[in-house]
Amino acid sequence: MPTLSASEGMVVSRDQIVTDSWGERAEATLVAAGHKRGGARRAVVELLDSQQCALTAVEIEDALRGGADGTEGTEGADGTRARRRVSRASVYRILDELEQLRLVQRVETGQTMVRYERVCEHEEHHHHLVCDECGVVMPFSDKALESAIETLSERVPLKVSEHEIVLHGSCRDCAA
Amino acid sequence: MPTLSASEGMVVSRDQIVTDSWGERAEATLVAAGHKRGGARRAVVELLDSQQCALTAVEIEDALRGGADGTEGTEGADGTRARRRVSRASVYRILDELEQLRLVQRVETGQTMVRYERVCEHEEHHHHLVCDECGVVMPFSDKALESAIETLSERVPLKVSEHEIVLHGSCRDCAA
DNA sequence: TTTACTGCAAATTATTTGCACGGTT
DNA sequence: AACCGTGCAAATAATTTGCAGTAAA
Repeated sequence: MPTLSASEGMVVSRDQIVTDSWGERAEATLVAAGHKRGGARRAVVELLDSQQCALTAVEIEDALRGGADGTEGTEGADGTRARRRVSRASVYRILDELEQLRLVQRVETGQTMVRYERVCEHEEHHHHLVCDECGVVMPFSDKALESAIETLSERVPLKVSEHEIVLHGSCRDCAA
Repeated sequence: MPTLSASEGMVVSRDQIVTDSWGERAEATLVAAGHKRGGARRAVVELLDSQQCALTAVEIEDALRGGADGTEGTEGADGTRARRRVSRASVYRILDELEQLRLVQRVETGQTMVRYERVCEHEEHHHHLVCDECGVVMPFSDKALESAIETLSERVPLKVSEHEIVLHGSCRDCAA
């Protein structure tokens, strides 16, 4: 378990002490579930921790190889450099483990490849806008929508554990 | 184009005359788009017209072969028996055509196989509940949710054309 | 030293495509 | 006759799995 210090990656509130880093929670949860700390998994966790929105398995593989997209700068706050090449099979295996522990969530955008993103407990979660022309995916969040979902969830014949909302359309560039 | 008679599958309102059958609209749209009336496509359209919720390509193939699931009784109101074996390739091709004409909509439920269902213009559309344990998919609709989406759609950097909402959890049987 | 982690290559699974034939207009 | 629609079999593409070697506890 992580050391409790208010100085590094921690938030101290009146009622509880929580880590504010998804990465730390992920590592801790993995260890608690009886996993060792492999390098490939650490790299994937660190990358996901640095991302704001959902990635595909291939995007993760490319980014860790040192991809030329915007996903540079995967460096832990403590200077840990976890980036390293990770085989695609491992990427899928790791994502699967993380999903089972509810540390990551699948995002289906109707784009053949499934996307994955971290699940943050103490943050308002977001949903997705998908441009069907160029394929770009953007996050958004909306209070009214969340409360509508919450109310609804009580009245439905399902013990709801998650929900996913995707808006499709044309982004500004494509609609122009 | 279909004969305009107020007696069969038609709704006459003060301002417009519309067919209330998705199947008829589908056939008309297909012809207008320059398609001929093949038997396989008619069978798929008729089956989709008889369904309340989303099916996978394989479910469609099975149902048309005379599957032992609940999807029996595919018989047109006028007695047309369109059921016949349809190859899987044709099922996919036909679904693709129908999707491009916005007659059917993909539903991604996180279950490896994509589902498809008809899009009804003059009906309130629904969304889906998915039991992650047994895989059952149920439709639901909610006014408050729809209006939240509508409001939201105006404020987002996307010209929104569709939206999809999926609630995941455990159905009553599985949660018991 | 025991058990998990990882890469590689092969296997699966859903979906798509090429081609030849049969049906519709 | 001209052309679309359909089935079959082969081709793709994403994801999964078997196995052997490597690393963490």
